[in-house]
Amino acid sequence: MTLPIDESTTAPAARVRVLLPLPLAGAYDYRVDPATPVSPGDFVRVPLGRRVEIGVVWDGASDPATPIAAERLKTILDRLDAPPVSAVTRRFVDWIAHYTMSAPGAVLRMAMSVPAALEPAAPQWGWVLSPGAPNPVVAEPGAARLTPGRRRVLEAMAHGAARSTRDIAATAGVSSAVVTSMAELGWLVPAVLPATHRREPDGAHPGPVLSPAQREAADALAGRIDAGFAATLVDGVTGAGKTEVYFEAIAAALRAGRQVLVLLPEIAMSAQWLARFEQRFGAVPASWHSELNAGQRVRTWRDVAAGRARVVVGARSALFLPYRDLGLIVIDEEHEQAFKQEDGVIYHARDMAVVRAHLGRIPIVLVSATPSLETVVNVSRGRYRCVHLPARHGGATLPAVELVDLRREPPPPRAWIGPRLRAAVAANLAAGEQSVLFLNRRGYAPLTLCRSCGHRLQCPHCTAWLVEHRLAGRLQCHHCGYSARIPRTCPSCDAEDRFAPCGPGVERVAEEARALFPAARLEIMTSDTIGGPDAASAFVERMIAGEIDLLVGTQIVAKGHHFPGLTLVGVVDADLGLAGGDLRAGERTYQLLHQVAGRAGRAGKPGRVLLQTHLPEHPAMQALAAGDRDGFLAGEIDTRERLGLPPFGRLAALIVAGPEPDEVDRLCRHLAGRAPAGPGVTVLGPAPAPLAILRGRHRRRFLVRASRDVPIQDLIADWLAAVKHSARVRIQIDIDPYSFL
DNA sequence: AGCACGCCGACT
DNA sequence: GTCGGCGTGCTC
Repeated sequence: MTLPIDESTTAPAARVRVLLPLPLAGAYDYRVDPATPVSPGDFVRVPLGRRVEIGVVWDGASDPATPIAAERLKTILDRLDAPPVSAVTRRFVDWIAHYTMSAPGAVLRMAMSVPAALEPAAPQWGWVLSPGAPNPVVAEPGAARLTPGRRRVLEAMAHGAARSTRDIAATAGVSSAVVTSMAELGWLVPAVLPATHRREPDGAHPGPVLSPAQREAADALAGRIDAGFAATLVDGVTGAGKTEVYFEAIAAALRAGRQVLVLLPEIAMSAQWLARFEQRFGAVPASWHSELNAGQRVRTWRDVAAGRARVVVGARSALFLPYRDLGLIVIDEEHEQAFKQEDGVIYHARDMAVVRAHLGRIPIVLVSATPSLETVVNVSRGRYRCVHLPARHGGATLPAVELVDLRREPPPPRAWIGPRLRAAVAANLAAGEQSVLFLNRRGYAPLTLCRSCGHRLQCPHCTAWLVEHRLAGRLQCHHCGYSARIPRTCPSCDAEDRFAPCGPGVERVAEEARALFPAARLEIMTSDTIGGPDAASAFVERMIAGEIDLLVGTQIVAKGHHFPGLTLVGVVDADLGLAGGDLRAGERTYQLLHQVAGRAGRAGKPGRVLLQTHLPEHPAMQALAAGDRDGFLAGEIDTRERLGLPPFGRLAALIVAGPEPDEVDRLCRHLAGRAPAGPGVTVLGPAPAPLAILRGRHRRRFLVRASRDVPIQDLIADWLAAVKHSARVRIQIDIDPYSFL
């Protein structure tokens, strides 16, 4: 068959959509040069304005509502030789963008966080032995220039393969200067290093013997591999062996040749988890967190994309790595609030992981001793499965929780440790046992005021008090990072040295404890005293080695490690999380205190937990004392259902923020005037946001509550489209808000 | 996100 | 008279 000659010349040039990792409204159209054909998912370089950007060829046709004339189209420059973005990931990006009401490009940016990984890998150079180098076996020991160090290098290099400077120096026990000097002598010549691959976890590595209950649960999870989407909650108390159970699901996925993602809320505290993993699988997994350097990021990215990295453990951003063949997702401590991303694209990593699993038709396992209310409701609705693990014989015995009513048993003036807690710590120290004092508040005192004029030290950029950090000798704002030296004179009345701390922080409780128990070896553990994962594991090691008698800390002491010698936990102020009227305050308090309490006790030696509270009658406190988690959750679920709050209704927060309060209020009035109304829809606000000023921006908040059948995103989109505003005032949308700050 | 355009204050 | 502040708007 022949075509008329002009058919090919008049045919419209191929046009594709390219999504750029920028906060643009959507994908842009580009022309394709027939010489460089592209497919959806390909990374391409395209001109944008007068610069060049890397984007991804996206699916579908351009939006007919905003046609771009063919003359305006620019042409794709070239295709990058990097593994393309999978169809699942593309749909995932679109889904999140729609759900969170973010620009698709802003979501894509999270999936393109390592631009350097898209460039071809530069070969790594090392050294091989030159044929002209002296022979260390033949040469005289004192031969010219053949120092003992150089001799060891020559011996180490005898096998011939290229090795890096660092590797050679370490093997030969010399500094890198010795290696470079030998290169200058011509004894070593440059050579490309062979690609090295780290050892990967092995699904066939023998695992531990599981209890019958664990075996049954593990088999249930393993049976879901390669069997489509399924969400399963692994529910069991601390020490029930949940980790061993989901490790079996990981083993099954590895044996099926698939990749695994494990999300942890606090990757910085994961040293003990990594050690357990390595013991089970014979190698550590690839890990993904904010502390990685550029080289580690590039390498891990490429390993994940190539499918070489078999298991990735990471913080929420690991959800956006370019998995080649993801076959299982595990969310450990699924109830943790740390999974909620609060800036940029606002999303909940646990919920998005479920979406990712659904799109990829793979199983997801949610793990917790105190599952979130949302997850429990999903189980009761039959959307999620549940495997329950009973406490094990020989496992840690659950500690007895005592409520200390601070109204009846108050601590002495200007002190925070009440008589019963003081006696309990003293007795525990006398018995040679370890104790923890827990207070979820960093610093020395949450508020500092002037005794002369009553002035309170406040952050210049936020509606928040400055927190004194006495160890660091500074005042800090915990919301914006503002930090200043502690002034000697009051900024309001110039009185000298008249500042008084109000209320306790961990540093102040530690000071009190030092005075009460001078012989105890005391340490403070907060995110301030812990840098990265290494410092954290050093702390944990010292505690396990028994080098610490009394640990005073924030919630970081509760996260992800077990102290076998710890038998007493004192919660200095159990009510802290209950202030503020947050709808999840009770649930969160229960989860946190349960987790802290669970640190106490070990096999054969039950722990003791004292909760100092002004609200002993609060349902969360009662449930902690009675060990009645399910009763507490049932009450919370009932309340949410009656009020139509999540997960029985939808909730979204709009934060309107700008530098000028009048301008912000004006926009809020416009918004309020056009607020959506209708059956099942309520809009509350505008109200000053809980942090009415944050980083110098004045903030107002609307809350949108809608019944479950209302598409809340469409509702909000229509609302905002009807109200135009200058770029100085920004509207941030938080679907499913957690923190109301 | 960049990058340019554009309109008002302190300098060569 | 210009250099430069960052507010506003655009990029297929």
